[in-house]
Amino acid sequence: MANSFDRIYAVVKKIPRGTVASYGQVALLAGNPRWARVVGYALHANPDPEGIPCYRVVTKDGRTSPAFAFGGADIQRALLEADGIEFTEDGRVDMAKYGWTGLG
DNA sequence: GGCGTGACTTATA
DNA sequence: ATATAAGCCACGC
Repeated sequence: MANSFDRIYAVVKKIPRGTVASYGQVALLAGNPRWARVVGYALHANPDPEGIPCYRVVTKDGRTSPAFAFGGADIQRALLEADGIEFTEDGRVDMAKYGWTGLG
């Protein structure tokens, strides 16, 4: 049972390649702008890492959390770069350029 | 159902 | 810009 989780998973799975979405964005698209924490929890559970690219989900700063190392902080960057996403010297993603608006 | 915690976000100091 | 505080929802005990 995971009404909220299923929503979140569905949204995260819908994130197109080459784009990233913030927790708040996913939460909002999921139907609730307050699910930011739940989104993190849902990704933490990550029951389908092959269908749920948690690495495409970052904070509103386009940054990742210090504990986000689901396999290595560098892993996330590598995966995003593999999608064609560029990183700033701050190690952040250009949300204005790669920030997924959910429009497709 | 209550308590504590969390891969978040916003507001205040 | 860093540090606190509050809010939201879900999970585990």
